[in-house]
Amino acid sequence: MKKILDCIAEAIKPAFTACGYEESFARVTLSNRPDLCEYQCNGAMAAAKTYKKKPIDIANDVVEKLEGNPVFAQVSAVMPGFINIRLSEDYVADYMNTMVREPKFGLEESKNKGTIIVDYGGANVAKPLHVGHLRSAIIGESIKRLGRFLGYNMVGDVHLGDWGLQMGLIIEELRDRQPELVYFDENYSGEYPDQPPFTIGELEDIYPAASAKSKVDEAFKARAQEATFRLQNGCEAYRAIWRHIMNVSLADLKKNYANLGVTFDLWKGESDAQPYIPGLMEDLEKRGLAYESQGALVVDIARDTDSKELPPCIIRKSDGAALYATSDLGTIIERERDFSPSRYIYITDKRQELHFIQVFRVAKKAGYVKEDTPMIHLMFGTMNGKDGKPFKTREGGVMRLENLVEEINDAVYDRIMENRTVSSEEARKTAQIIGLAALKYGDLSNQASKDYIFDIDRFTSFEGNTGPYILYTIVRIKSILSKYEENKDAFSDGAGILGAISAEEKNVMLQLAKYNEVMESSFAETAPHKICQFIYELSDVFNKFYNSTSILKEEDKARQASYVKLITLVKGVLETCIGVLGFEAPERM
RNA sequence: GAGUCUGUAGCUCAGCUGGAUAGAGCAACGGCCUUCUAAGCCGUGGGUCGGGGGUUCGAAUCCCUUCAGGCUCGCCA
Repeated sequence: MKKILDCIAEAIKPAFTACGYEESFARVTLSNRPDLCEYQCNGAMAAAKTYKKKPIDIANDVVEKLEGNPVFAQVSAVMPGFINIRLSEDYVADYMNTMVREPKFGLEESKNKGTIIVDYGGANVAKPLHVGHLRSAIIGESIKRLGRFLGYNMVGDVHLGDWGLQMGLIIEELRDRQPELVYFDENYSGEYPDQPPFTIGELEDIYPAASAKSKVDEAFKARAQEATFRLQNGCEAYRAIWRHIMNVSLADLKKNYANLGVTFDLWKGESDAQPYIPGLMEDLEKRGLAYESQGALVVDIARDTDSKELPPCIIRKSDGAALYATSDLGTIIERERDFSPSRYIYITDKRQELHFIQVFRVAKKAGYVKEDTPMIHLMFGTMNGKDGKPFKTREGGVMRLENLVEEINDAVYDRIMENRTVSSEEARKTAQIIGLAALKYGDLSNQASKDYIFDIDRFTSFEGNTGPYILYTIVRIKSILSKYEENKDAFSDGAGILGAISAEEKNVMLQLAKYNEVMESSFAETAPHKICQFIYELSDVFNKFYNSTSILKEEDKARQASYVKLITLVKGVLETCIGVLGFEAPERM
């Protein structure tokens, strides 16, 4: 269905043209003075220049033509030339009833449903997830869900870091710990074992130990680099270890992501790009796009329009090895082959901005990706602690994701137990649901590209603009609805949503009417925080309505049925939105 | 040094494709639960939108300049 702003614009266009003004001036926006009106049109002021007339005269002309129009309750011209608009109660109620009837509450699916690759997560194999991975996972998941809801074929790829030096480090640390393993026997020629020589717990211990060792032990570091090189060049024994690392680590990663409600369609990694790399280098070199510079193979990406000369993209190091950009380009070639996406969205830390500028430009310059295919780098800022510095544990170490989640869940659990008398088992379950909402909403409600302060105390306090506030609103509605259902025999069904009879009720409707616009622009701008803002405002107007109007005590049964339909719509929209954001509401809290 | 992002209430953040009196939440203070979940609602106080210029009918928003901070700047990912 049409957006409410467009509907209003349609309604006033004839008035503009009837007076001889371009209909493009009939643009309507939300009012920024809710005390004066609901919507406004500033077209008269814009048109003043074109027609060399006073804005207020134009506004008066238009307003005159709109008198008696059933869409409006009030239209007035105000100095210097604002056209202030209030919608009629019936018109708004009609809009609500249409929302109720239409699938997805009237959200129109995108017409060109292409495939969109969302590259997020970015976990490294064999390294535990830490808070640094949180933002990519949470933001990416919401973008993927939102796009899918809008009708795109969204393909989420975790794009694992599974091919770098950390593999060599693990192999060498494993050799030091268990030199007797067959993988390290140069003369061994049989099959390698199916069972991994380590558990996930051991693996998580091996990597940090190896990493620390490599910083103080030059010989060890050299061995790790050698092992990495041999792995990448097909050493069977090391490939066998690599597969074990992958299997053990992947199972753990999947579990951890699942706990966050994050799922991927593809579990590809840098290793999957390797087969494309030799051909990629050859192609770029043969076509003269890449050339040797200081021993490395590079592609120029600078453009005249740049405000600063950008360094070329390095495709091959002087020692012959491929690197990050190469592997991302290889991945692009594979994605083009498998999906020919209509759009790419990468979600990473903003420190990688230059890297993606380089990769995108090479991909376009070489024609691997069509010139008009959008390649978006949605970059996010650093998650800082209360001191404004990158988030750490109280002890100053890196906070593991699962510990963070646990900490939040515990805080929520305490909160539930102090307030309500539910079984501790139910409280545990509910705490998980609420905790996840607190965590995700806390992140998503901020503009992604900015750094943000991650304050556990604030997130677990659950007042004001927080995930739990949204959930609480939904739970309140559920509670009313279930009580209404219990006594349904006594109530009439009514016709539909009636025109509002209070300001609180109308405000709920007007807020609901923004829904399709918000969803669309949120995706177009890859800005989930707009959805957060929308549902916060919706919850806010609902709670005001809730406080002003007793629904179950309403004696006019048609009116009551209308209320019930309205709050059912509120619940539906809220649940849809939080579903897109990646969390859900409990039955009680 | 160059590029880039950020600077809005004590704190955390919206608003930025120009519109009327700059909004929330937290914190502070004062009200509202025998009545649909008080994780809520109502009210009070709190801001020269970092500073300075400019563009115009009109600027937190656009341009210039300046200050402060973050990040990046060819062989890490």
